[in-house]
Amino acid sequence: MEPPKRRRSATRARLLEGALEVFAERGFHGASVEDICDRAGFTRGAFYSNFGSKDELVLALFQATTDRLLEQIAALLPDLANQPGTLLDAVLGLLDEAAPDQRQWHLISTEFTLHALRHPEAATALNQQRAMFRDQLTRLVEEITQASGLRLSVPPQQFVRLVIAVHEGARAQSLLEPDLVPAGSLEHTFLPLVLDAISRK
Amino acid sequence: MEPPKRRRSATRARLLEGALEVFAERGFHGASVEDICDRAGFTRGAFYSNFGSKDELVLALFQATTDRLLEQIAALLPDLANQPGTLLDAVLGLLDEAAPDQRQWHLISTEFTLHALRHPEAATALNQQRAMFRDQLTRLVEEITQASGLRLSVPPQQFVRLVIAVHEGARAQSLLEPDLVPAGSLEHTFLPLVLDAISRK
DNA sequence: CCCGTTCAATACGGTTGTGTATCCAATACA
DNA sequence: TGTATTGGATACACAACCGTATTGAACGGG
Repeated sequence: MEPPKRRRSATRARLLEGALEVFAERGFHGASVEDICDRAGFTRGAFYSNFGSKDELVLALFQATTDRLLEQIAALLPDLANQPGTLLDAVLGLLDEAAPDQRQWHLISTEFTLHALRHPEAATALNQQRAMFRDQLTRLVEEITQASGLRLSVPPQQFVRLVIAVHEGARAQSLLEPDLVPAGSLEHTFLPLVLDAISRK
Repeated sequence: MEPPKRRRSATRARLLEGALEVFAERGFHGASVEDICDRAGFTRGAFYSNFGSKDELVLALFQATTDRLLEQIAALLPDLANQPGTLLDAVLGLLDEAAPDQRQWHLISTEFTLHALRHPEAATALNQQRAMFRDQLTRLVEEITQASGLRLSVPPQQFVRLVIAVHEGARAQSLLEPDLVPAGSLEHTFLPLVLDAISRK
């Protein structure tokens, strides 16, 4: 056993992990507090000892996953910036490897997005997170373009927004029709054209 | 009053309309049968006289909105194919004008997509609808390219998939940050580049 | 005008989910 | 080792929602 100093954080973590899975499976409203507790191996007593309500858990889960994601990115950035390959390989690689489970991530991510579209307070939080995410990508783009002596005729922020839009739109199609649209196919066939059109030596 | 032959279809219609609104506001699971009935001005008795369950209503609503959308498109196609402007204006115009309320459409459309990602039966239905939708767009692309003597170096189906991906991804960003990303901005700045790159005279 | 049918309203029972209050075990500390 | 505290389990009260059974009113046909 780990030094059993305070088990509180451990149960919180397990509850959050359980919530992540259950939310992915049944959606935010479709998952009951009991479902989450069952998945985590606790009873509702443990839940209400750690969170005030399901909404509060959702907020905490959003923060936790957000932090995790940004950490992952920070860890991956140096590798991708320096080592091999083209700019698009780096950017798309970052998008792919930032989240381990594409399907689960897409499910809860869109769930959060829908939630944000309905609750302005959640929207500001989500927008902040997405802004930081875009900033990371923008940094990557800027570093690689400078290193390889490229000039973009379009602000990198705009380009990053496009990449994200394509990535998210394409991911939806890939998840709906896995064999008709292999993951990454749309990105890899069309984004090079865009990049080519907006980059000058 | 209209010939009061059978009021059944009228209440069904009002229930469906109410469901559309309430689903957009609170999501599929978040909306109770009573919510829908309240919105439509009925009681649950009317509901269960017309539908067997909420799931059944969802299916019916999906079919109704789907049919409506395809009708709209069929009506708009001739205009866009012949009259003015460029290919992208036609395609993007179709995407924009097919749905009257972009926000509501995006909300319930995403809701359906999530539902489909979790329920394979729903996925096949959704994929069929999306295939028909893409076919319409593909027809439009083919007609305009032929009429203007263009040749695409990429199958039009692929191009249509890209346009849809960009459109959906961009729409999410526009709805989250309306003033940072005006509707249609990403599409109109980047898609011309793609089209230019894949079209030959 | 009367009778049968249709369809929505009302009334009811049962289930599910939430939140709180209480209990009990394990750990920390003296 | 005894005691206090922490944290999760159990028990309970209550509200929301669902689905059905029954009622009653409007309409349609004769």
